[in-house]
Amino acid sequence: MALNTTFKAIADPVRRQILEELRQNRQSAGEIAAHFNLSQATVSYHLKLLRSAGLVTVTKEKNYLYYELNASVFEEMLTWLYRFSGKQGDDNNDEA
Amino acid sequence: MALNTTFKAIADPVRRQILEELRQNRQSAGEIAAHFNLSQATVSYHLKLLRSAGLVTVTKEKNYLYYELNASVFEEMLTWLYRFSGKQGDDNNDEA
DNA sequence: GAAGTATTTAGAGAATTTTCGAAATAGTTT
DNA sequence: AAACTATTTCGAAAATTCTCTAAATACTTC
Repeated sequence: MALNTTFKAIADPVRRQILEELRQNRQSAGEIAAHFNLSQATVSYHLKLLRSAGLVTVTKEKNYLYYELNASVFEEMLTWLYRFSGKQGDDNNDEA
Repeated sequence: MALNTTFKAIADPVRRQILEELRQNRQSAGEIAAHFNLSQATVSYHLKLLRSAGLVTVTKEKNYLYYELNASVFEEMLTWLYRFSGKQGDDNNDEA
């Protein structure tokens, strides 16, 4: 359920690029949008998906919305993937 | 480029379930299809995407095509994700 | 409180993805 | 080689995702 949303969120190249941007430091929606050749509305749409996947969190300051990474959700994906990497990890099969 | 194909491949729940199935043991296309409420053609389509993402390999035997996991490609995804997991991994920024 | 700035939401079109049934391919068995 | 089995490919419909412009929200500053 949650994992599905998360994997879908990360499947889009624009959204992965946004995550890369945020890896450096938190940024406002406008700053993020400035890195792309897309409308502000489109970037906002991508940010919404990242938010609902839990990959980023938002904090309001003045009239800016600052986005930053939320590391813990990445770890869920890592856990899921790790079981396939030949390391013969735990056998939990939930939530494919 | 390759990473994009791989992340897209893993974004679909049917395909993730196929990977789960293959984690137990290799299976023919028909065996895989039997686990789903989908036509053989549809499962074949998903298998093609998994194949072109490099997540599975195929070997022919009699007139069966056996699919099995290819662990190494999972590791590429793990590497990409790991950098976001708070562990402050390497700084390589290629191929978002 | 009016004007301005930052951002999201709404509505709609374009593009991509998923699905199916039918036909094609390829190998096997008799 | 004819009939059978396993699987893929084709063509098209349905569903989902991505994008845009325009309008709405919400906060700040003058």
